[in-house]
Amino acid sequence: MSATVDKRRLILDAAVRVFARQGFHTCRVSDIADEAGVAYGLVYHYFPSKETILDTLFLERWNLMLATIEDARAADLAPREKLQRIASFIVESYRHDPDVMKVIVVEVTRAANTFGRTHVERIMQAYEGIARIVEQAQATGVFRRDVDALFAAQAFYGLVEQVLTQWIFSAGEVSAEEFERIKLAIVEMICVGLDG
Amino acid sequence: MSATVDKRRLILDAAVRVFARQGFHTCRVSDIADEAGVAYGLVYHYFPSKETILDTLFLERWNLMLATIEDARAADLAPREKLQRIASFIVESYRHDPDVMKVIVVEVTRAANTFGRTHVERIMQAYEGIARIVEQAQATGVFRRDVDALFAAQAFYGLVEQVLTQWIFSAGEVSAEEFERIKLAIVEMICVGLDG
Amino acid sequence: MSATVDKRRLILDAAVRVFARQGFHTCRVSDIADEAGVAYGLVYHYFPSKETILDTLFLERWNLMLATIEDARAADLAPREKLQRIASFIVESYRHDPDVMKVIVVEVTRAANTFGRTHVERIMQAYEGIARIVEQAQATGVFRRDVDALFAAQAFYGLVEQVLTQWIFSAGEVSAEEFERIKLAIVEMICVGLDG
Amino acid sequence: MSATVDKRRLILDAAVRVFARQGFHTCRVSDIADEAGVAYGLVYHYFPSKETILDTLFLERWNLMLATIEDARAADLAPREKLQRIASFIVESYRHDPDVMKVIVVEVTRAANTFGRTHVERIMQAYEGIARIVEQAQATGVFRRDVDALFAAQAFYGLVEQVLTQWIFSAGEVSAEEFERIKLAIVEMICVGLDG
DNA sequence: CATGAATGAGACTTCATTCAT
DNA sequence: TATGAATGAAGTCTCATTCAT
Repeated sequence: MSATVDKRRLILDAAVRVFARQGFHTCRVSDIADEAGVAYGLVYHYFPSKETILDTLFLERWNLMLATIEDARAADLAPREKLQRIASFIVESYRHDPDVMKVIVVEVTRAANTFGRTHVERIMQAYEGIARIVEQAQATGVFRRDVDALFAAQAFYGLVEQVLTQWIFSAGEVSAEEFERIKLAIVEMICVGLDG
Repeated sequence: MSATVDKRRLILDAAVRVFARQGFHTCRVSDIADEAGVAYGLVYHYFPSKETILDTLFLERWNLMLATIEDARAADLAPREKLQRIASFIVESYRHDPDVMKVIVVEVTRAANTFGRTHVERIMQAYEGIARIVEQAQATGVFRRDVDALFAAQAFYGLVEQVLTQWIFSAGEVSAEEFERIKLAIVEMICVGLDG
Repeated sequence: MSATVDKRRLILDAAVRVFARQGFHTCRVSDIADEAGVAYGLVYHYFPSKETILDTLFLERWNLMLATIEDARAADLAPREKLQRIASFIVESYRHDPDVMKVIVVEVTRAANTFGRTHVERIMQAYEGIARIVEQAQATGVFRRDVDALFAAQAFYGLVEQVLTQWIFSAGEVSAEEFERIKLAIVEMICVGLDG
Repeated sequence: MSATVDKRRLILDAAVRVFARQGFHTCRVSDIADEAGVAYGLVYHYFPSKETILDTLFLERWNLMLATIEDARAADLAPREKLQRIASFIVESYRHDPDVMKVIVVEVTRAANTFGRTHVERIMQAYEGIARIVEQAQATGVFRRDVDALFAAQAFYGLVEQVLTQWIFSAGEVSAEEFERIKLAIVEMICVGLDG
């Protein structure tokens, strides 16, 4: 709450760009410091290790994700609208800051080997939240009952992540229309499927 | 084709286990050699670099995947059966050697920056192959025409990969029934969706 | 001489404990500040460097030692009584504040290369002071004349330091009787030797 | 057992010189490598850490010391001759390779804080060995019985170490006569004392 | 006096790769 | 083929010290 910059934030934001550009394992801590325009040691003043930075980055955003999922679930909306909210949140997250989502998709999943089990659990929480939405929709007869809710949730999340992955790997910019179109297409696909 | 062991194969198989266990970046070449039971100089006799090993591993398997997709596409089958073949192939691949699939999913498919770059094209070929199946099904009116075929292909692949990811990070064994059930569920989900 | 605590003294005392516990090279300035309960910038307000703290600590105590030796030498006492005074002083120093003596013995007296260099002369002054006592005793025929006085002084000091070293590295507490007994034993040993 | 140099030995010998010259904490591993004329990494090929080098150096020599003490104890000699052997061994050790002894006296004792308790124990073994010699001499009435044997051993060892310390700190060379004279003086001092 | 953010040189250690045998 | 000693660049992290407030 001061006029001076929050150096911690500066470092975090720089780290996102660097991780996105070079990858977590391939970048050096000095790259982050350079990108942030701060001295090397300051990174270690705020974070005990390079991994903690990735950690922090992931948690910041994933907690928003979990909150969004919970909000959607609790909202007074049609199941499809609930899924739409989640898909929109993720797509907008990417739209607003592609680097953060790239880092989460590319580096965190990969790091789940080394990362504490904590992250796996937290990731599962997202699936479970979505699964609960599905369950509720099944209970009210809106969704088919012969599908495992957790499986459905993973199908949904997998689909969304694959879309992000596609964007991540394609060099080009994504147009505003594309963003809107895909948001709808995701939910349409998961709800209606390919059959005519 | 001799009585002695094929050391190259030995190294490759050891590498799979090590990459799966420790991750590509986190393991050392000597870990691979140790796992294979050979001197680590020998690794360099067969492979010019650590990365080439991952390279080789990926291509071996991915080419099978591409062949499977092409076979399915060209086969005289209902579109749904074609997708079923592909889903089954991937699930069986995981069932037969989870480590290979783990390495491909975790280290290659998502390695956007360093390694993945090299293989983006080849990975895209899979999506395109699947997309062609969708297109053909749309042409014959079996699948809805208002879905982008490539998007549909990615939805399908994303779903499958998410299932693998789930297995990869869940500690427990997967039962034979589970494998069979999921194979069918994947295709059911992508074709029929959640709506009742 | 104010109501507030003397921060300089606080830091010095904290440094003794930290040096004794972790060693001079192994501890950080912030460890000292933490132990003293002050911000570590304050350490630099009172001392220009980490080394100066050790410096100060050593000199404070060693000057007392030199004064004691000189007092003993000048006193109207039997040579043996003079040595007894010195041995008692050192033993009591340890008894009163083992950490200070530990730091002096471990970090200064034996630090031949880096730190010690600075104080070699002052350390030698102690030996010389003791040597003068021996010389005087030899002049009056109380001590044997066929022993080099400086060698005798070092024998005496080495013996005392070895006793401290023993206490330093033995975990247990030393009893009051032990302190008294050793004080006498030291002088007895140096004066009479092992022969029956 | 080959014509080529033993690099491990080379590194060990270089380390002695570097530790003696710059001190353990003050020198860099690269200094050791440079002194040995080998590549940086080779040091880590043979030793897991810088500390292990010091460790190895200490143990090599200290084990000789322990062997010497045990030999002396078991030998069919007058007690005084036994002590003479030990004093001679230490003095000759210094004479032959002052750096090793400097490192042991200066760095190991100091490191006893950080070093595993193992070294403290091993150091104690030397005192205990000497103490046993004293005990035996007391049993046969050659040495006075009113002195604690372990205390006597420490007095003896402290005296010897102090002599080394003196040499270590004094810049000048020590003459052959000096070495011989001191060897005898040490034992004379410990056996006969200062009283006439 | 007091704080602790900021700096950056430098330490240890790792490890992919080469190469002599 | 096979070995593992040898190389050295590069990375992470530490921490004494400075300085703005």
